[in-house]
Amino acid sequence: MENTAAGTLRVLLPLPLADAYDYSVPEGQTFEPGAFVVVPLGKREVVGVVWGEGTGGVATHKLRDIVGQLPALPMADAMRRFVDWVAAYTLAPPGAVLRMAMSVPTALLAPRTEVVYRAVPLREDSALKITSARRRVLAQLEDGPALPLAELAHLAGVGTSVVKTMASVGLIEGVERVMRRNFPQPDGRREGPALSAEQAVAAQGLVDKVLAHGFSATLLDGVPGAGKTEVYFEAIAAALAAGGQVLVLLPEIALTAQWLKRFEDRFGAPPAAWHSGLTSLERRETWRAIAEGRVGVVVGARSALFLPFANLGLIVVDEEHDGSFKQEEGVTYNARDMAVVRARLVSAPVVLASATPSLESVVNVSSGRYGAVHLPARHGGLDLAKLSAVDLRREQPARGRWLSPPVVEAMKQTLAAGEQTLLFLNRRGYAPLTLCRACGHGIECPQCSAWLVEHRFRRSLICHHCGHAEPPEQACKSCGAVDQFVACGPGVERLAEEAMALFPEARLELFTSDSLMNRDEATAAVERMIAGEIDILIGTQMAAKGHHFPNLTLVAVVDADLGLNGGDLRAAERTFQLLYQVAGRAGREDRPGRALVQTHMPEHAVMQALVSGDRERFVAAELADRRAAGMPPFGRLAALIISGPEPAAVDNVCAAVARRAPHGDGITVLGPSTAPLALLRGRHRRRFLLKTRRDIALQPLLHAWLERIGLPGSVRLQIDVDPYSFL
DNA sequence: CCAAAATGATCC
DNA sequence: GATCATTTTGGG
Repeated sequence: MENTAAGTLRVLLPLPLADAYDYSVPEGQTFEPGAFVVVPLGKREVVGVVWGEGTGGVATHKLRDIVGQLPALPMADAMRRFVDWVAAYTLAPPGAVLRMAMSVPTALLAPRTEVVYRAVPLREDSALKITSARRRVLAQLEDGPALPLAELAHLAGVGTSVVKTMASVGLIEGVERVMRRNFPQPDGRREGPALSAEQAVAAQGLVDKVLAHGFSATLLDGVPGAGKTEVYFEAIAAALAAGGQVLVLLPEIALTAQWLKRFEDRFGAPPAAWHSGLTSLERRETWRAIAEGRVGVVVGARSALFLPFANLGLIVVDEEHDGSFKQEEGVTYNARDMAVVRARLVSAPVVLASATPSLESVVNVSSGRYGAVHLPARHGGLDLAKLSAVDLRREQPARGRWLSPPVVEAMKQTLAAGEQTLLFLNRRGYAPLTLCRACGHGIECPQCSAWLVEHRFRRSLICHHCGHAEPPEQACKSCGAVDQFVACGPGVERLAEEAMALFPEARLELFTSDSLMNRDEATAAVERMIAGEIDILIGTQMAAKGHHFPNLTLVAVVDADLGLNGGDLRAAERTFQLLYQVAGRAGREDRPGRALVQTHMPEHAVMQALVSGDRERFVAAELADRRAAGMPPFGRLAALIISGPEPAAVDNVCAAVARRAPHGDGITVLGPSTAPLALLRGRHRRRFLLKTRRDIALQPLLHAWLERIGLPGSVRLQIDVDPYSFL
């Protein structure tokens, strides 16, 4: 069988189909690779992308004609290869990946137009009357630009009908013009701020990579407050000056007004921001402007990785260790890793920045795959906040309280000095668990195996996994006892209650993703904090990222052990990263800061590393553990999650999957086991874990393993290559 | 018994 | 993902 067929093209559709489909090209027409085309699919029409020559593997009578092409720039060759690469790596259908690259369907349509009016050469013999109103219109247009109807009428001080009539009799003419939002251009040649000697060296290292005009991956590693942002701004300046576009990926919650302001101060114009808060019109304009090369810098969360850059010259991934770069639903990909792939495919440098690099990146540096640039000192020569552990076994808070005596004492001193405190607790709501005192029944989510979390502020019980909410009730569902509920454990709301009781005169504020619903309110809270209008800030990890509070001198971590339970692969690494970052919030300017970390296990390696400030030793110990266990980054992992509403059907599939499990040297399959979140959104879940030696690729094993597994309709099998969550 | 609802196959 | 044909279910 021939593998191409004259007059046919493969078209990839943004649907979860196994492969691209062949379509025939109508006589006399041509479509270039990457063209956005309309094709029939069943009884509807769908927009797809020309992916290559037809395969010829489809019976002629099934072939249908391409209907037409959309007026959008074709998808770049590198972008198509990127889509294929991501699909192959994650084992997602290519069309599902394409969907992420076509996230703004309206951007592919003809851009919006408007009619503008301009002057025409005046005919001397014209018999038309020039009234004073008409004269004002002509005067307005004489040496001004063409204007839309309403604006012209307003400026000339006439009604819109005057303008319309003038156009209809030929005194002026209306022409159609494409409406384009103008994106101000950040200026790469603008003078930057004075850098410290260390910053200048680091910046030059990155600028050299940009000027080399080829692929490279570089880790920018520096303690919090060392000025990493200023350093990678120099790389951005160099890329802009060379005429390239720049993509900056940030964790969603780190994309703050403060970051945007720093950017604008440096480059004289804001970047184009890509986040969930954009309107559909903003999306459409931004998407198109990026494709046309009219946007210099885009900053966004992981989905920005699939934007259609015309001329990408640099990618920066800030806070590269952050778990939120891993997408867990739909196509499970890690935007940090895929950013490196995308950079390679367009031959551009990528910079991964972090104060607490992921072990993956650390190993990639030591193996020589990535370069590294270090920023040793805190900008201005300050040390990190003085960090100490509070042993909760000795320094017990009062019953039903969560702040230990040393923390309360430190807060007292901080308040007295007129300085600010951050109480950090990574738990939203009032209490993580509500029990009935009479029978011991805990209030559970009806759809998930998880406790409902009480949110007093919103007067409801909420499941943090599926969003299920129900009003608090007086009677226990299990035993009927009335008013016997008791809150167990602290959440930020409960902590606020305690702090308020301890310091009734202090100005206190909660900073979490639910009490502060939107970006503007969060920005306002940050401004109040900077202005010194808040004494005690109580927050979840939202408060830990992307903010600089000059008068913050005390950070108390209320429950440092929280992330260490559950014993998943990255528990220690994640806890270290989070607490290190949180502690780094204290004492940023000319004031010394201190961080108190409440823990039941001060002897734990994570706490020891935090207290001694010896990141290197912690990383070395953690790497040794991973190496011994053959775990990432020294081995490869893929998780299979099998789920369905019927446990029996799920178990049947698990049995079939287990029967066909791959085996061999360097290959381990664990499972099936009930997932820690055994029930999620009403679906019963089982997990397998495939672990291989680093030199064995997972994807072919997974393909061979799963291709013949039949799934009853209600059962789903999700593949998670390089899993981050083990729930 | 019929009809709505669930399931499964197919789309080029 | 959407659609259509086929099977299942359930109410009277």
